[in-house]
Amino acid sequence: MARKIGSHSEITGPRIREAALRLFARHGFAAVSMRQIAAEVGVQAGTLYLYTADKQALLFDLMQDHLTELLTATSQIETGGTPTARLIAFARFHIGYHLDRPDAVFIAYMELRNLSPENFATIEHLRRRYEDRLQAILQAGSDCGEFALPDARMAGFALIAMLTGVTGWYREGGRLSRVEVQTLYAEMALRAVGRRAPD
Amino acid sequence: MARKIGSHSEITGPRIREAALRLFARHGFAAVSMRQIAAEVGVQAGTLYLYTADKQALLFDLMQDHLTELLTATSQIETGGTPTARLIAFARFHIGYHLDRPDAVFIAYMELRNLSPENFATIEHLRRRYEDRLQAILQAGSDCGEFALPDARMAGFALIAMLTGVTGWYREGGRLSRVEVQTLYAEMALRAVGRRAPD
DNA sequence: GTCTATAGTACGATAGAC
DNA sequence: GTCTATCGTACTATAGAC
Repeated sequence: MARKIGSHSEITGPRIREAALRLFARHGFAAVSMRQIAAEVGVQAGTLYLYTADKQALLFDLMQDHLTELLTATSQIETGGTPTARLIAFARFHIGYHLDRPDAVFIAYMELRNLSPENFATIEHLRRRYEDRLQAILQAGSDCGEFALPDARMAGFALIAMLTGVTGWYREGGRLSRVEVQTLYAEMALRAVGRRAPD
Repeated sequence: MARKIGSHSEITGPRIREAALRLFARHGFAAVSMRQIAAEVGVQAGTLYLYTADKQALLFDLMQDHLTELLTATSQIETGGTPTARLIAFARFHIGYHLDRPDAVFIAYMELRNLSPENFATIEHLRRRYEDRLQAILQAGSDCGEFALPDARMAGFALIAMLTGVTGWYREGGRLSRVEVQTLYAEMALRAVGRRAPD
């Protein structure tokens, strides 16, 4: 990966972010040095500071972009339908989206404590907006009697944790296909909220 | 917290471990320095090495002790009964035990990547033994038709993630009591595996 | 058993050459 | 736009005084 002197700003920026995402996910933000990131990209450490104000900003940007894109993508599946249909769609979307971006998901859930207070507040707000979309589905289902929920808010936390947990064990090419996992988890989610999956 | 020269080996050791547990959970293993731990205890950094070979051993011992105690405690609730009763007991135990030890739980799930390969293998084996106890309950329930499970192994992963997620949002003195949370989660777990909670 | 002091290394970030 | 070089600081771990 020897590199020559020259102008590569259009590709170096994204490459820095990709390397940081991978390294932060693998070893943790605090355990990764700017020198490691630079080595992965093939530039010197000082060069990184042309593309980020400091290490903290690099982490924040990765998390903010991930959550912003997540919210944008979620908007597309948020259209009407019964609470049951919406919950199925949410579960399938959540699993598919998260399995496609294991590193970004891992960082967004694990590196919150390495954010500055201001950055933490921003990220938490974005995450809250995402979780609220599931809460809204559960509340609607509870209100119309389609779901049997003693506590919609708690059920939301439980479902998010259950669905996100897929990223901890699923391996591409394993015993279960992605579609099978999506189907089985959606079914468990429906059962957990007191609604049998329509089949 | 000023301290004088003298002999305190019997209390310094545990205090170091308590401080390390709290700091690792709060800021992450890689982000905490030996100096910080020493300052929290009220000794100098060099003193820590009378009680631990190095920083890595400190982390490993905390995780190993937590999981060993978890397995010991689990053995007590593993006695017979129907799969339904056993799953309820497991869910209630898991939540109660984890809510009592938020720092140890957090570290055991978050700092795996900061373990050396050998230490990682040991810890993973212990965790696997714990998860197998839930898998055994689910498999038994599936075999005798008490649970409707397309895939007992996947359901085990889903339930563990759901139950452990409680530590992420539950606050003592909040809207829901610990017993209420235990009851509601056990109910969701039973529903998720295709068995209605007996009531 | 704890301290002070320090060796040896690595870090984040910056300055200035090319 | 990237490099080399470096400043100032912090780290893990150890040695030896008390």
